[in-house]
Amino acid sequence: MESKSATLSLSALGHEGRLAIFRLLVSAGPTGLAAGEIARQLGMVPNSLSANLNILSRANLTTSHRDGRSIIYQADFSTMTALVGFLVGDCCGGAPEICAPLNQLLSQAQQCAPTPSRQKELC
Amino acid sequence: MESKSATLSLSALGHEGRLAIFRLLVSAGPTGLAAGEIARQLGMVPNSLSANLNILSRANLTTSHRDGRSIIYQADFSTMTALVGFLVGDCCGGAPEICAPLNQLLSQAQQCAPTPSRQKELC
DNA sequence: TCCATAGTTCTGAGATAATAGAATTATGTG
DNA sequence: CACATAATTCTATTATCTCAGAACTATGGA
Repeated sequence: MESKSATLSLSALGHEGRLAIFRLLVSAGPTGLAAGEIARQLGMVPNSLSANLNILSRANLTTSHRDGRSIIYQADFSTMTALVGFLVGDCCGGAPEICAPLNQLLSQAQQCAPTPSRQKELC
Repeated sequence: MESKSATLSLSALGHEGRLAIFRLLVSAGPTGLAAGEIARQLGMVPNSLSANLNILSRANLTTSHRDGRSIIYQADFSTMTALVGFLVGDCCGGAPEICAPLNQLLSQAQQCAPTPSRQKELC
């Protein structure tokens, strides 16, 4: 991940409503949630929610697909992981023995990436 | 960390210049860097840099202290860690066996928190 | 086809943030 | 004290974001 896309993701998350949406999707896991369900749980007006989902999506933080009349949104775990990795990159001024576990953790968390076939077995 | 302060930190980092500053400070480690040194390395005008350092500071992402004519800025590793923890909290819809390593990593990275006495030995 | 449901897009007013020039404060040195 | 250096604060212009009302598109069922 480079600076531009990291900035895009971070500023997308730098908004209370969008952060709440993203965290809700993260906790919902790979199954995701319909837009209406998100609106209900967070008490958001449909058009605001839609605009904010669009911003999260342009920042590659969510994916979506239509299911009948609903549109299902999911957190994009691979972007999330890449973002965290970018943020803490070169942590502690090149003392890898301290932050190595972080990198290891991040590489393991990569398995949470929303590849449909792997999601059910892993998550 | 709650939503409000996480949002503050994320929107502070959602700006290309500030993200560059923060990452430079993260890679500089607990020693930190003088404002002028940051300006030189990133090619920023002093007043813009100052404004952005102020925003990072209000978001608890940096600490600073005066050293002669210079002011030394450091990344606040404890906020960074808390922020990452908040972001990936409840990852994968309650399948802790997948994301447990992440939590472990984050708790280990806590040791990078800028407690001056521990910084030298740990980082 | 007609209607209800689910979401999205359009729009404009108000608020907030970014930028850089100029002036100001604080520190150290001759 | 006078001067240079290091950073910050002030200021005004410009650009961007936010929000909700209203209209629009897409899907499924009677």
